[in-house]
Amino acid sequence: MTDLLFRKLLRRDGTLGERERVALAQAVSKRIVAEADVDLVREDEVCDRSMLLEEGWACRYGALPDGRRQILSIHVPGDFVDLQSFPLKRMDHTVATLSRCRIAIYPHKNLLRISEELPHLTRMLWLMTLIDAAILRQWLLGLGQRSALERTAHLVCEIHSRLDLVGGVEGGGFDLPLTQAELGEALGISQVHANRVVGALRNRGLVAWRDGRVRILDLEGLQELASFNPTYLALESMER
Amino acid sequence: MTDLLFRKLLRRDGTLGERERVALAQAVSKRIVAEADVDLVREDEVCDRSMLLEEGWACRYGALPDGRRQILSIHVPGDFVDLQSFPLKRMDHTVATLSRCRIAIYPHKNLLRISEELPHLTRMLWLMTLIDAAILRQWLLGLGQRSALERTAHLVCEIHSRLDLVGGVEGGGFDLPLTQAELGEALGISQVHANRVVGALRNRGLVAWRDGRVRILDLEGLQELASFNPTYLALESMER
DNA sequence: CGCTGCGTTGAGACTACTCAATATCCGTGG
DNA sequence: CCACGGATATTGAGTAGTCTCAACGCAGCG
Repeated sequence: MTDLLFRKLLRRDGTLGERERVALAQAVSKRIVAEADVDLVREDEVCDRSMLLEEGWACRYGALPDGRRQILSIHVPGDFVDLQSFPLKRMDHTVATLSRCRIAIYPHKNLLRISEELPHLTRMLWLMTLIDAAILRQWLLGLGQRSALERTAHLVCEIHSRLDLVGGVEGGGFDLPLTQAELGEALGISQVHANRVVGALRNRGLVAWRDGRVRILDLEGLQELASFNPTYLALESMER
Repeated sequence: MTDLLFRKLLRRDGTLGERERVALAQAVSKRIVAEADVDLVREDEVCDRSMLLEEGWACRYGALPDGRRQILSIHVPGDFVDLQSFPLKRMDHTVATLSRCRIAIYPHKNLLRISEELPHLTRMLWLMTLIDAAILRQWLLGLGQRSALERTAHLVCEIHSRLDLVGGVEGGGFDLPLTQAELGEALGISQVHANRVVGALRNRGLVAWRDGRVRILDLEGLQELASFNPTYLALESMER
């Protein structure tokens, strides 16, 4: 489990070697467990460490002064939740847990050493932040151009793909610990509308979604509805 | 003018030296001029070079199979429009010019050399892509939570700030070569609604906006309406 | 001089919102 | 054991924001 990140990187680029594996493993200063619904880092804070999600669910969100919130991304095990704070330092958004999480801490001084000594690994870390950005762009495209129903279908498709990579899909379904209020915050719609949209996906026979568990009944139908094209997840260089 | 990028980086980090300046200058293989409304790189293409915008306006956009388009970012001189293609290679979106542009080409093999030899400069390039991502998050927050009017005001504030950095603001105003149809594609609203929203900003006495030129009449009012907080642009380490 | 592209305006329709009520489930304390 | 409160999901009704369709004005240009 502790090599989750290395295995994820290796899947994209088989030329990473023992040296990189060890450097990553040694860059972890400690591991922590956080309860559900806890802010891990807040907007405007200046960071000296980054966090890798090893178990559980997390998200990032931004907020307006009047309290409106937007979930900006959802994270599954193997994701760096705030790697951007290594070069960028000051947070422009908040990172929070959605469930109980196990998290590995990478102090920036250790990442700095990697960036000085292992350019190839550094580019792979850079790449991780770029995949994040590609996902952001896809969400942006959805919020701007897809209907609420299409967006919801797209989110299900995306989470399904990303989770499948780390073995989080079982029996055509997966846990998704989001309340409908949070789902609304991710999709840019109200809680009430989120409820109706989930109901619509159910009525169309596309998903069964109950008690925080999503079961996909018709993946093709869902992808068709969502115009889902997984290219942006940059899964392509996966050999297996 | 050719040191636009170096000067921009220097503003964030004064420790860059002559070695970095020269490396950046030598990494340019050539400069090109592109006409307005030309696609510079298209979605799904695999790239072996990145482009720095030196003069003019460009944007990135994503599209759905049925033709709906979403402008994902707007670029001003000094911006790398597709630096992410260095580590990521395959484009997940299209880059297009909005006006006639002068562009410097950085072949990836030259960027690779920089990433092998100049870790500090590499982190600064990484940083550039992270600021892009922070801007994306702010757009996402806007599309999800801000009204069309607030989003429009926010876009004006953002472009104003970014342009001001490179000396593109004169007399409290700036050129913004977007048609209202394109503005709608950036804001996730229809062309007709874009027109009405611009009219509303005018009626409130916030901006004068005519013939592709925006004059800001009430910057504070605009920022207040937009809940604009420029932190995300990461301008902070600018000394002057 | 008649395109064509862009901006503007009106009217009616639709999506998603707010407010409000009700239903479930669950944990806690009496 | 049951009553209660809190969190979540569901449903209804009326409203606000935005959309589509359509028409028109204006300017630049071949």
